Amino acid sequence: MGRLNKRALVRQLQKAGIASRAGLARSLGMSQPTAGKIVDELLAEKILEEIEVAAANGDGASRLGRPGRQLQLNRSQPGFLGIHLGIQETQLAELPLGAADESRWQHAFSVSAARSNPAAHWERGLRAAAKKLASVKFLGVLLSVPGVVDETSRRVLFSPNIHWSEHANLPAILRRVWNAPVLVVQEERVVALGHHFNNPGDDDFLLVDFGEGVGGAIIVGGKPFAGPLPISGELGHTPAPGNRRRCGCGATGCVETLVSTRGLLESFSAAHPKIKKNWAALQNHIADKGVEPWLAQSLEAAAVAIAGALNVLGLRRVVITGSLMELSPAVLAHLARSIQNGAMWARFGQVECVGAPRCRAAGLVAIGLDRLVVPEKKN
Amino acid sequence: MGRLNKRALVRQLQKAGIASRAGLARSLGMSQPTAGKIVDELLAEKILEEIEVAAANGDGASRLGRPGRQLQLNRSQPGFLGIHLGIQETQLAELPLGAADESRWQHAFSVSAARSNPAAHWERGLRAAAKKLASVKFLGVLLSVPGVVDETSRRVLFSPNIHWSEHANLPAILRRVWNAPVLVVQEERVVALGHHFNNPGDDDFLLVDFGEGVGGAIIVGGKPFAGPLPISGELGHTPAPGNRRRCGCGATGCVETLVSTRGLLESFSAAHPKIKKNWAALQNHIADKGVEPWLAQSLEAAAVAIAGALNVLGLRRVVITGSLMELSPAVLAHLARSIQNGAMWARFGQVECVGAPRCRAAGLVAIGLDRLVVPEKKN
DNA sequence: GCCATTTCAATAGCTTTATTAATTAAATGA
DNA sequence: TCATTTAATTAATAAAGCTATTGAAATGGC
Repeated sequence: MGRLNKRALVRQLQKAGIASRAGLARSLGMSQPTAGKIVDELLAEKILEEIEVAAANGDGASRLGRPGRQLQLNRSQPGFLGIHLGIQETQLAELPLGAADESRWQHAFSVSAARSNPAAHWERGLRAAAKKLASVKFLGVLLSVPGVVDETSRRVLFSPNIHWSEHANLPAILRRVWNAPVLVVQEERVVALGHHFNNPGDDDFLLVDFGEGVGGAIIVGGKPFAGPLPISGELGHTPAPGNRRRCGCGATGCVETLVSTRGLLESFSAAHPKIKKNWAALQNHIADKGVEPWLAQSLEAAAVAIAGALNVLGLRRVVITGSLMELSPAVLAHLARSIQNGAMWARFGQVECVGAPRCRAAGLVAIGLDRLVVPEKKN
Repeated sequence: MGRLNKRALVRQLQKAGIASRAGLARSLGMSQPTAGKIVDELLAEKILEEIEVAAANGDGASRLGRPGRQLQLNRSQPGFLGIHLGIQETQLAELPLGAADESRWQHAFSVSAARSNPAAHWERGLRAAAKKLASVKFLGVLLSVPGVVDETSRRVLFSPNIHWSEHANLPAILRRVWNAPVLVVQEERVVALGHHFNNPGDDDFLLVDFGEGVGGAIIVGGKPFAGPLPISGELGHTPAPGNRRRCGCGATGCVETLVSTRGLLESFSAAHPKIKKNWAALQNHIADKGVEPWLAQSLEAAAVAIAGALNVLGLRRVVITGSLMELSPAVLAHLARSIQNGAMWARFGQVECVGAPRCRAAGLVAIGLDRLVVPEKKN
């Protein structure tokens, strides 16, 4: 079958969750026989499965005509092994093709950076976790990492908080443990695709994730945007005029040094030297006092970078995830206003800025489906 | 024939200039019969023409084997009528499909903004110019306009220097005069495609055009990038922190107010109140004194916006066109350094910033070919 | 000048992909 | 029970592109 149609069908089924052959054909604008043949093929490959639909299928009343045989992405197969290499800990999740809820994350373990050989330590942790998993064989191992990633060569180019990952051969380690195809993906891209999965219809947005660093990812037309370089969506390392802080990346003045958790704590402590310098204190203080000047300034620096990105990309929607969502809603509101101030589209129409949770499981499944199950090119 | 292959073949021929059926098949990775059939079809449509090659075809020595029958985009047909709606004047150019040199611009006339009905005045100017043209019938009329353009609805949303174009129905006017399909395209996008045409190989870059305003256009993978909104590449209207100048767009602090010709003159005059406030004086002064602080500051504001765009888009190449190229080379060099300072890729590899002339003829032809001659969808 | 070699172009036949039209299947409701 | 409606499958057909073959037009050695 034509790769394009096969890809489209899987995407559509992923978006719809459950659908019949006829429904797929309708929504994709292809003929029923074509959809039927592709479905047969996918069933044979165990990518899809037919399900007994327990009647009353949401749409309300029982409809006329022969009921369609409902299909979904296979939930019984092992599927993918999702791994998130976090700064604090590494998490694993067994992800069937059809179910991508966040509750599947488990088996966390931590890698201390102080170790003499953190890569070997990580491998031991993975092996221990592997024993606790229900499955042994996977369609692919999908690794989400923070930092700058070359997804083609599957190498970490730069990761200020997990430096050892830059020199370790992560794909080789994973292959040794599970012997399955490995994909290495930038964390923000995973989160963006996860958001897209959970909000179908949101086909164009800039996702900005706040945490130890500040990163972005772009979804245009439902697909992740990428230029020719392995970097993209890098909002955090653009200089903010007037900012003299040193950044982990080696440069001076990066926006990230102002609005990362560490950067915010820094500013908070400078403004209030007598209050304890920790995240909880900062949260309480903001909940209490609202957006004070020290915070407003940092938010506005971020807003300039974000608005600039919107203007350049031609987008009107920003999705905020990460630590900023742990603060008072007034913070997000302030950021949203500042973005609208700099975003050119705000003068013609509406510019939206919403918060959202990080959805890594769904994002990894989306990537695995796209790149391993129905790849653009053979193999 | 398959639209995709047909499009690819026309693109390739446009890039190569002259090629044989066999050569096209080779460079596009398709079989000779397929290429041959598509060529036959395009010849029948008068889009291509066969030419007598006067031997000695560049490659040096006479090669072995039967010589290929060389093809090129039709140069004898009327082709497109390119129109550039400039701030000072409107220019026209008859553009055969195959020849896109800048020397074809002619028949300039100006529209004074003071007129009571500038649109009607423009139409009269066009009618007068039409009489002087060699052709009457065109495959399409391609209009390049500065400002924010919705290319789908062919409306000018915002044009600070040619306000009347926002309310006039430009496509209707052009249709009345020539009765041919009309495309309305943003000026910077035209220039970017023109640069791409004249520098094949440059498949990924951000073009920044300096003039009365500052605009950008993005080429990724050889194709213009566009998000869902009619704006894109808008570098000029991102706020520069600390800048209090009012912008024509209604906002305050836009980068454009610093680095447009008017903005530069403003800063120049503020720094040197005794020198005449005109472009020639500014040119001479800079040629003489180099990049003084007033200029450096403005350039750095632009550089932050440009570097931010590079980081977000994942690009490593900037092409500068427009009034900045009329200044001492030291200005471009300074800008390039500032961009490299803020561009994240500069820490991994090379970030390039080069100057180039504006090539509108080639850009318009590229757009016309892409959207009218071999469109993605029928009609 | 003749012929092997090389390259280009055209033709024939086949495969793949997807379409339309027709048929069979499975439900509802009067 | 049967008309109606929707789903799925089957059969026939069309389109696009491929491989293999054949013919055409040049070069260069002899």
